[in-house]
Amino acid sequence: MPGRKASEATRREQILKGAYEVALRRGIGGLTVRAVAAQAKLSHGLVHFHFKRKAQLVTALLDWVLATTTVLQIPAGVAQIPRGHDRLRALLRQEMGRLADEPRRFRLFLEYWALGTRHAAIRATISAELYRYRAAFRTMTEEMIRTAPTRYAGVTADGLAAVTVSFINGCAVQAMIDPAHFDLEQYLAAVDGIIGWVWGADQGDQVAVAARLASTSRR
Amino acid sequence: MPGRKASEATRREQILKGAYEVALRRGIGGLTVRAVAAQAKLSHGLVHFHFKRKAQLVTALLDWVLATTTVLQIPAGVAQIPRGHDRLRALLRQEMGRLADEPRRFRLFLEYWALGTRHAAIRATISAELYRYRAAFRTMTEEMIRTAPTRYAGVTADGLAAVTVSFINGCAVQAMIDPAHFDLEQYLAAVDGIIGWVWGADQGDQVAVAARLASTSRR
DNA sequence: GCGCATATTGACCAAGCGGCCAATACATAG
DNA sequence: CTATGTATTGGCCGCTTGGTCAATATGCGC
Repeated sequence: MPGRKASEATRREQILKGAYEVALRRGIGGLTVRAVAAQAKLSHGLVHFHFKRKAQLVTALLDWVLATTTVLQIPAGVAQIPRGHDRLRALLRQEMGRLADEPRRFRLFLEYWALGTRHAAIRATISAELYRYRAAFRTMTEEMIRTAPTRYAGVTADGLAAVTVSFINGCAVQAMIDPAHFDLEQYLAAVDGIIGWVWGADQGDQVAVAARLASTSRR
Repeated sequence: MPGRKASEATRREQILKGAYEVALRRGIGGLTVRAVAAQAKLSHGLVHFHFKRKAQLVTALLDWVLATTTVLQIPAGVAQIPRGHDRLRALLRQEMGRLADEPRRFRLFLEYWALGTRHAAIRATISAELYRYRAAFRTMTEEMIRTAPTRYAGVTADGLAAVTVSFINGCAVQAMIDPAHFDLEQYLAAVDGIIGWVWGADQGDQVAVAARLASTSRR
């Protein structure tokens, strides 16, 4: 029964939601116009009416996923944490937990990431998103460098943010393959161990100097 | 001209090599039996003769890639580094550099990783490989925990190895999307900053205690 | 030189794909 | 109530895909 009309925006949303569910189930490679239409309960012709080409649907889906994903929320409780290191640690926990909780969503994002290697438009979108995500950490990393210049000698805020993001991504990648057996608390404990913020960020520099003195005097 | 025979192993190798090149170029999703046959310069029928189903070819390709990739070489120079922290750092540099140098190979691995979410056999292979890779770091992380038990209180060697691997993977993921602009030295400098091993692993515990005392006495 | 097992080819098939389009149902303006 | 424009449908086309198979070339034991 043709003719049941809906507003342009509504239909696009409906189709994109269907596409999202199909992509979660079968991956981007398994995304077909007909499967999306079936999921959204409408004809495949209509999908082509709203998205002229399949490639348009794929890129629109990426935009939709990014738009409906809270990039990096900094809760009020976290924002009030005084020291940069502690704030960063709280955010690390939040983001790792968030990504580990939605392994399928992260997988979809990774698939787009890999796709970006071959498709310039997707690469641009992904790069921009990565830049935004990094930038969200920059105020924190700037503060860290400012309060411990010796420790972070020669390190830029961007570089430190990049490392932070790589930490989160690397965690999500491992959580993705086996979400059930991923132990966030164990993981965070190990992170705490390997990262030197047990010492406290504001005393970082003094401690670093003291430690190096102690180390040399011992030899 | 049919009939030109070759040994089973040789043909399989030839086909897998072709499959590898196609997968690097088009990704696993773009891998077709016909494209592989064309790349290997033989008929598509023959590919089906040696690999009954396409799925067999895909899994065999993963095995082949893993078999021909040096998982984790520990060079003699690195093995002689006395302190666990320093040795780990040298390995981090090596592995990050290695993965950043072969972004396409790592992308293929990531694609398999994502595929593993839906295919049990591939997931098993990937998980086993991840386990092997983690295990290669374990002797080092064990030593780190042994020499600094306070710092790594409640942390297992496996957990620490997992974090190390996630560091490497997260780095490779970011290097993959834009290999040309990835600055390994900047990245490693930031890693040095965020990780506390500037203090030295063997004095880690004493420093940690001293720092915590200093931190509390200051308040 | 002669079978015999087998590696190899290319034609063929059914299924599924993206994309196009005429027919049609609907909402709205007049 | 009618005309008009548009959303919607389903059939269709051309193409590619994975997979099968008869035909055939090839190497090898005898």
